[in-house]
Amino acid sequence: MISIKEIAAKLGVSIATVSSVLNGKEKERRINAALADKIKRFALESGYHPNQVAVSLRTGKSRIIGLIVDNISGAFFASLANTIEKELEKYGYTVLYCSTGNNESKVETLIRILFQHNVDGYLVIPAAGMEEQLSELTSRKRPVVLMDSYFPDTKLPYVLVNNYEGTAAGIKHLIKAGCRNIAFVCNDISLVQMAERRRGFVETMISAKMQVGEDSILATPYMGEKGQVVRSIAAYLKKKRPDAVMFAANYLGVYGLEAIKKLGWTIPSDIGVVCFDDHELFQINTPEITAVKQPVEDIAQLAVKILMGEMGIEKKVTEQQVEIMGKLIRRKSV
DNA sequence: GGCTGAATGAGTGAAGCCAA
DNA sequence: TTGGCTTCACTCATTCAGCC
Repeated sequence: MISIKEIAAKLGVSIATVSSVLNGKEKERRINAALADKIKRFALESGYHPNQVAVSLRTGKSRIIGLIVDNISGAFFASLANTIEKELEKYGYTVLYCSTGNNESKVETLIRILFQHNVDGYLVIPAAGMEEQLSELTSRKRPVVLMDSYFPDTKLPYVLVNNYEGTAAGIKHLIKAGCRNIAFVCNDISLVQMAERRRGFVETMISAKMQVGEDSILATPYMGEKGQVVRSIAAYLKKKRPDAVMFAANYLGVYGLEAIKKLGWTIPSDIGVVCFDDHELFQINTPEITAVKQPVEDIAQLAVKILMGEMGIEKKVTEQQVEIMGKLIRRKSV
């Protein structure tokens, strides 16, 4: 790898001249066109690439965005990350991925590492206990945009699906199909998106004059082991005997299908199924599973746009706290 | 007009200085 | 001699002020 210093020495010019030419400022700095061409050609032939550590040191910019998610292996997060990467590429930025595993001490470490790497901005899927660190980042003028959830006590920008309306659409679909004893399976995560889905279920049931008791909701442990969660769902369904169930997350839907299979029940004759957040498996399952699809691409694109606005790269987006409507995909599970 | 020297940024290791 | 502390030089790319 050749440096700007070596190019300057080889061509017998100063480092400043090489830097100006390679940064497209030869006219502004009134550098001879022939010399500029010579420098560009030599840099190209010798495979010159700027040392990003040095650039970051000098400019205070790294052209890297930190993407902090809960679990990168999840379908929703993977899809989100894919779109974010493509969007950021348009602005000449790369992504540094971090997965918190919903672990508070890991959150603190990851944010510190990203800060030490001088990342220019943060796209974050919030985890419990993150508020303080994120507030510190914004106080240090580091732009942060949240996705999928938000903290009600902060003014941080966010983009997420309308969890309440999405859940309500799923429940209304079940009621319209004639289901009367509907169960709701969620997790016990203490974040706003799950609370909103839960609220969407309860209020839609009440407004439709349907019975909602404590046994209408099963909250599974968020980071619970798969086999254990499947068993708890199966036990719950067996005891409650609902005519329909809505799963509050796609991974719960996948676990739920396994639980229903264990019980030997048939969808939709024994139990109707709707899931919040679509999944590839729902389309190939027999029957196909009805789901509320999250507008993942829209969320990612808007989050990047807001972040670029905060960083002064794009025009600042006026509406910084946005909820986008999900779409009910009707299949054959109801 | 065409070009260069030097300051700058944060971190780190080496060198220098002083007291015990 | 050793430990503790400070200062300096160096990394590399960028950019302003200034020289010829």
